[in-house]
Amino acid sequence: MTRTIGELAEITNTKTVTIRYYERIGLLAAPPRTAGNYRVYDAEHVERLRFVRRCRDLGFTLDQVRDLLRLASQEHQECRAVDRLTAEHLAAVEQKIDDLTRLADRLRRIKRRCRGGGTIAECRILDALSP
Amino acid sequence: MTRTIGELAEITNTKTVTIRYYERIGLLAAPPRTAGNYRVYDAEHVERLRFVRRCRDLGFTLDQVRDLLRLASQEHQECRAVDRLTAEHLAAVEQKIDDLTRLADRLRRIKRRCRGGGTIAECRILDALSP
DNA sequence: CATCCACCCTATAGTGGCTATAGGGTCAAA
DNA sequence: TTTGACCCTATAGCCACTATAGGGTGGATG
Repeated sequence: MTRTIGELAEITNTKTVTIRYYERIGLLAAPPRTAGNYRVYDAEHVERLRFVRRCRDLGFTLDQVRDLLRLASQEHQECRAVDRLTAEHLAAVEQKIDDLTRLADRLRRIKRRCRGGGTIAECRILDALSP
Repeated sequence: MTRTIGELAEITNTKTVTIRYYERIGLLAAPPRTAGNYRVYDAEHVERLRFVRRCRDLGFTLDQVRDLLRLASQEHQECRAVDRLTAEHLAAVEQKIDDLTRLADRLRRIKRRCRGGGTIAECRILDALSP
């Protein structure tokens, strides 16, 4: 069962340009070509791209995905590195949530100052932005 | 009271390259120069850059900052636009927090699968990534 | 068999918000 | 006068794509 890039794009919910981009940066192996120079993908390509997309959905960077792909191919290594990568990423996400929560609080406090209907000259939001 | 770009950078906690960048993209007006072609900033420049930095700290994009600067200069307009911009940004931040919270949940669930000490071949994190 | 049109190809530039680097000029103190 | 900290411009790089230009392929239809 082989597929064109467009079919691969559709079943993995990826744009064709993105697939070509992944190939160019060495994240996906270059597939064979038809006589007309079209890329031809098989089941393994599909699986690999699905893996990449799933990692991306989880917010891993492409570099982290590269690491995960490499790790996934080393069957006899310990999986500690995978766990660590996941833990680090989770910690970064939690940090970001904290930062954004604090940010939202500040924005809410600033927004509460707007009494509506006033002019720019009286705007207390702008006051808050130029202390 | 005038300042060099380095002094302005220091008191606004901005890098000099960033200040020049803001000037290039038209966010800050080009200041006058000395005979030696050094930029010379006055109190108004300081205030304007402080405003920009404060907005940036609050997560506004440079385009939004541009809008806020424009609005801030129109004293007689109603401040509704400022309020709306703030509200939109707050909503975007809240959305992002939601997204990241869901993401963190997924990552935690995935991470819990690791029993430690196993090999890559048995790694249940990787299983979760290639469904 | 010709034509259409959806698909494929490459190469290059642009996005945001800086940051880094190269290669040079200025200026005050020692 | 020389050092060294600062300033200048211009260009390229970062991430993860996205957009555009300019062309080729291939299956369905007339």
